Amino acid sequence: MHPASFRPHERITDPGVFRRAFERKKSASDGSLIVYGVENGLDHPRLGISASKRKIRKANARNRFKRLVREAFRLSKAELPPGVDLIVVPRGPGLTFEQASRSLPNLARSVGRRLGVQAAKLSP
RNA sequence: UUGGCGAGCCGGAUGAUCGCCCCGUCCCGGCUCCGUGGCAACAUGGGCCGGAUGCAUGGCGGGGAGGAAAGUCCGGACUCCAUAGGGUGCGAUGGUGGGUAACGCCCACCGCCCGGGCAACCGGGUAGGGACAGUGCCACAGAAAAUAAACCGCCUCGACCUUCCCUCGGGAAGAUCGCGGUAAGGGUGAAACGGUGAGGUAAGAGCUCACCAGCAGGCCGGGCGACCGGCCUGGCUCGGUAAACCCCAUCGGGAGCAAGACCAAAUAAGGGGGCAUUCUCGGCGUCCGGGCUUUCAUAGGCCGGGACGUCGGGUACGGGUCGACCCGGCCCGUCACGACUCCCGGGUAGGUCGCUUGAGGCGUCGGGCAACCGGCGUCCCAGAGAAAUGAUCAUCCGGAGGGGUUCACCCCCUUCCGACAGAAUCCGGCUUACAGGCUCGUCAAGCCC
RNA sequence: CGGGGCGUAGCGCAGUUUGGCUAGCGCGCUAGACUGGGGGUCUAGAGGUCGUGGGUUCAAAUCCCGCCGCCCCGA
Repeated sequence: MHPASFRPHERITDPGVFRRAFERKKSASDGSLIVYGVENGLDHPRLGISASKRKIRKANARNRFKRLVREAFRLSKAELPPGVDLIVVPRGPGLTFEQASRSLPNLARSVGRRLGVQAAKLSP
């Protein structure tokens, strides 16, 4: 198994999980992303993306946002806190891959600290 | 060669490293069998038995966005519901012929308008049926805005006054008023009831005539047709607006893949309100009382009557349905925990199918001015879920700028840019967005022969 | 997938039905007067591509078509 993959079990599709994450009210953000977090009781992080039509109007731009966030997630998985569900919300359109890959791990670790989860140990 | 316009087409390429979605395959058949998720349907992995055995968060193989996938503006396919027809209404369309499954789309042609040209003609545009079926509207200005009328003006006649002339009877000119005639002239306006010339007249007028413009009717010729060309006749003449109401012709049943089918689960007879019930016929049963007959009397028999129950029919009424209304048809109900209906409340978005082979793509030949059609060959090409086709790098390609030498091209280096935009049942169109490039036609300018 | 509505001055609206009259009303804004000053009142004034592009008409905010933006409803 390649570490930098993105399998279905790492994806959040259940609306209930989204609702729990928003109600937990633990988030971190910067100029391009907002990340909500909630404990999931698993040994790996999971990713959910909520890109609303209000934030990003064009359908293809929404697709692009989600692709870039997924790409950043799988490439930086080793740096992310385990056992946390991450919900990513856009600030607006026009995200670049560079921004996403820089912001996501930082924000995820920040959310992890707020939840009291130990940061991921560097790969054994 | 460059630029403009029109039509058609393409809409980055190759490779490397990570990564995503779907399908097939890694055995086949059977089984109240088992694990995982789920209440279950189901999904996924395994077990056992019989016929030749590694790893399944995997291996191998195949496929994976668009010309607009978009807006959802038309037309169909498909599915369910309805179907008995007629009238009215509603909506859409509107030159002719063709194409098509169909269209409000496309093609060709006709008429009209605009531009160019002496003209023939060329280019562009065009929601283009009917204004003698009817109704309405046409502000301001103007006398008048639509069967015409008559403000100023012009003219005849009459009354009265003034001046002049005079052979004293009158005559001429002018002013005012009145009965009439007239539409030549007048300014306005988007638009003014034909134009020019001659005759004619008190003044005028298509009042008459000639030519021109227009309209109507008839005939001839051409065209499938819209229509075009010509001749004759007529009264002389009739505004615009139907993207105002309207009339005519043609078309249209309703919903939409959350259609719909099967399975699983859940909710079930929840609460409140609305609403109307006629008359009659026949059969059967029970009861009541009457008449006749028999008898001493009852019982019995016959006759017709009433009440109730039940079954069936007619009629009326009420409700539903047939798209909106009417006629008409069909269904249900007739004294009731019923039919129908309204409001509130409650439960459901789980699985499998529908689901992608189609008015299909490509090539080629033939028909047609074209849209398009036909024959033959060949190919199978996303189908999942709030939803997959991406990221990074390199090289190339195209465009723009700067530099290396420069009059310039070529060559080299470097920087930036490569749009609009994401399938959700599927097709045909329309509309809108779009960096750049290619091909053809046409026009203009420059250069060469 | 299907249906409905709105867009007019900085803000909130009328006018659109039946085309022409002047595109109007309130709040706000500017200037002046009253007051010692503020507030308030009065007077005067400015401010409009009528969402946008076409078309019909002599004439369009109004009629017709295309497009843009916003809001709402049903399955």
